[in-house]
Amino acid sequence: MVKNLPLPDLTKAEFDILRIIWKSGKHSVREVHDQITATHDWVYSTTKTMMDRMTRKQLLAREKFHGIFLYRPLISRPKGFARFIQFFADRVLELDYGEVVALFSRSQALDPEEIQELERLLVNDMEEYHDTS
Amino acid sequence: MVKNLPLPDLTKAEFDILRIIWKSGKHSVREVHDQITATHDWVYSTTKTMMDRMTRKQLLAREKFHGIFLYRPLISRPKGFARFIQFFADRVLELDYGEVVALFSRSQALDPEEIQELERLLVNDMEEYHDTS
DNA sequence: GATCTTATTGTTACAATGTAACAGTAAGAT
DNA sequence: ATCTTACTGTTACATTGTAACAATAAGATC
Repeated sequence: MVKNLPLPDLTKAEFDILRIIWKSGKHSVREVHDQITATHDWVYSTTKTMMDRMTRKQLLAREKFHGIFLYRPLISRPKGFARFIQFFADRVLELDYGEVVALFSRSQALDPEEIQELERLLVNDMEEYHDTS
Repeated sequence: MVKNLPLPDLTKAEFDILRIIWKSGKHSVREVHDQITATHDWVYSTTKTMMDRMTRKQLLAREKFHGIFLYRPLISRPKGFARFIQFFADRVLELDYGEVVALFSRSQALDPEEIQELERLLVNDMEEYHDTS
């Protein structure tokens, strides 16, 4: 287990699927699959298996809708980002979290409210988790 | 396979081991292990297995030295960083590589020459790989 | 120098993740 | 009623993360 990473982390594949689903609420496996082929050479059943496992892990919830299943995210975008980037911030950039948040302010990835939420998750929560004495 | 990532990528565990070895040339498994416990709750044999596999994958080379094996990195730090961060730059930050390199200029993670090398790897090579028409 | 201890090396295993095949089922088209 | 096509469920296999355990080497001890 990796130390110093309070939030359980997301894998790249999980993050990529979530990125698609975050864009607009609910998606079928087919819809996710058609978009994920832009970044992954997966066959349909791969996307399916991933989304099944993510449902088991409570990253997604699914509900039947006119005969097919639609999936929605169970974690917010800022939380997903926080879970995904903490390793990167810690070990790659070796920047403090405040600077990482500042970086996101300059990128298009998150809107201002999401950045605030990211800041709350990363900067506040983590600083209290780490040794701050 | 993930598309648009020309360099084969490193896993977190591989990156963490390399980070330690990059700090000073050659290390025994024991030396890496004693340092990696700062970030991973691994037992010795876990570190050992990782380093074995990395040797098979040509990320490390080992040579016997006074009875024990010492390992040295087969990829440079900037190259390792490039391989590790490309996913992050593409999908998380959604910044162009130039801005990512700029970010590293502000962090302590790489020295100026390494940053130049990173720029060469990430910005030049990748831009020619991507659709630049 | 034979044995005991301790560190290093080699081998094997098992769970989670990445990747996919294939079989069953439902629903519209013929 | 059957054919096709899409969706769902189940199973499998490679790689990675994590570790146990056996074999061997090298000093320390008697």
